[in-house]
Amino acid sequence: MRRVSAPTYHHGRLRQALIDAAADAVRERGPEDWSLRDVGRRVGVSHNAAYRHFAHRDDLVVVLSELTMARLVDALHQRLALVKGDDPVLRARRALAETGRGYVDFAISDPHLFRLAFTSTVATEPSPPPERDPYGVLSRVLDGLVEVGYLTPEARQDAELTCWSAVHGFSILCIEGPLRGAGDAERNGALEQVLVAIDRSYAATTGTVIGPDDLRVGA
Amino acid sequence: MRRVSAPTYHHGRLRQALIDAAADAVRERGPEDWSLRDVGRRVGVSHNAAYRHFAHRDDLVVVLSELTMARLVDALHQRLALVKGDDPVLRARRALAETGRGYVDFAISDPHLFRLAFTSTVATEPSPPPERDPYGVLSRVLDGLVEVGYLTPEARQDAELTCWSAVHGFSILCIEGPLRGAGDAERNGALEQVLVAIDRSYAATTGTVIGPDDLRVGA
DNA sequence: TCGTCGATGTTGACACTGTCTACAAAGGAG
DNA sequence: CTCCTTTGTAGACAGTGTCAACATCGACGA
Repeated sequence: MRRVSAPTYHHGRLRQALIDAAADAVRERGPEDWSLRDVGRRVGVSHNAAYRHFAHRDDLVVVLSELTMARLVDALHQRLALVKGDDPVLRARRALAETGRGYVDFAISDPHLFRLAFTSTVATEPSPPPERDPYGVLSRVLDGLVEVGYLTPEARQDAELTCWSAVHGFSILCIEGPLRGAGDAERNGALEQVLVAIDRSYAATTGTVIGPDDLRVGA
Repeated sequence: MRRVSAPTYHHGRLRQALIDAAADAVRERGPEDWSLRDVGRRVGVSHNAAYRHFAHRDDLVVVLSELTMARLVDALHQRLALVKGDDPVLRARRALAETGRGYVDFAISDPHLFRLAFTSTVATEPSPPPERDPYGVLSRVLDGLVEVGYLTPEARQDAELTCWSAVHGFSILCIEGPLRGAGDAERNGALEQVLVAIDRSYAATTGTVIGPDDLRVGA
């Protein structure tokens, strides 16, 4: 039996501890205003210890960024699992709306790490595998809309860009824009409006008639 | 007659010179990776000289941010002045689209300052007067759409949020997202798709039929 | 005309940062 | 037990924002 937290010379799990502490630091102090040395202090280790696990501070930023993206993808999948409905078209449309809700909720619940992940100047050059990329999740949801015939193949073209722009932009609005101090009710109301606008925009290409509660998660 | 650039002890226009140099620094090195001391060096003045004009580094950031916003507002107004067309409805719709184009163009042409202006943690608490606020420009364009009957008062509600989300999100996409390396053609194509989606979304509430070139700036 | 005084710019210092190099301790392979 | 790789430490360096003390200038009242 090993004592995990025994203060031995060799920490044992330092890399993970540093990542966790860095995440805490970012959450507390924002995506820019934290230091590697302070992260070391939090873990109870000397400055420079981090350099055995990360060649540069930015490498730790990249790790945090990728981890955050992965968490976002997980959150989206969990949300998508909740979508119900007998009508496949309705279900596909709800999936798109729910993706948007999950995205914004994540951004609001962890704003500093969200910003870190999307702002990191050291943009991860090779775009991540679709499994780790929120963009990929959106792509498949949109493919689903094509399969059920709600989205024409022409409208499918660049649809990621449109949807992602709207939802990511809305998230920014909530984090650092005019909706910063807004309450949940106001914010959710506005979000539903955005989601309806997206849905309606595609509905217009197929002549679908939209009911008031179509986009709720379903029953 | 005074020699403007004579290296006297008192600079005379140091405040403005610092602002200009800081803008250059941000453009060269990004919104985070520049220093007050370097700005002093660029102007040929000691470190600390800046402290006679800005109490903190962040104060200079705020000034840069406000200046950038003002330039953005100017750019939008210039774009709006180009919108033509006899049909007032068409003109109002084109105004909305042109606002989006102007916004994205500005973001792409000055990405680092654009990001600085929207990312500054030191968010200017009192929201700026409508004259200095891109948000205000958008508001009036949307009011115009209501006046000509294209936008119902209900749809007008929160319409800023929807439009701004889409266009700002798209700008981010172009600056640091998947559209980062895209050429003008690809980017503009995608942008037009976003603009059409916005327009179509509101058109859907009034049953307007949309032609292929409706949103061009007009003739 | 001269002296004074506030505004503006300089110098030096402090604590803090990321990062480099040299050193030390731990733990596994032989 | 010995040796070597891995992991953590100590110290140093340049660079940063900021503060306090000092220097210089320009304007204004005597």
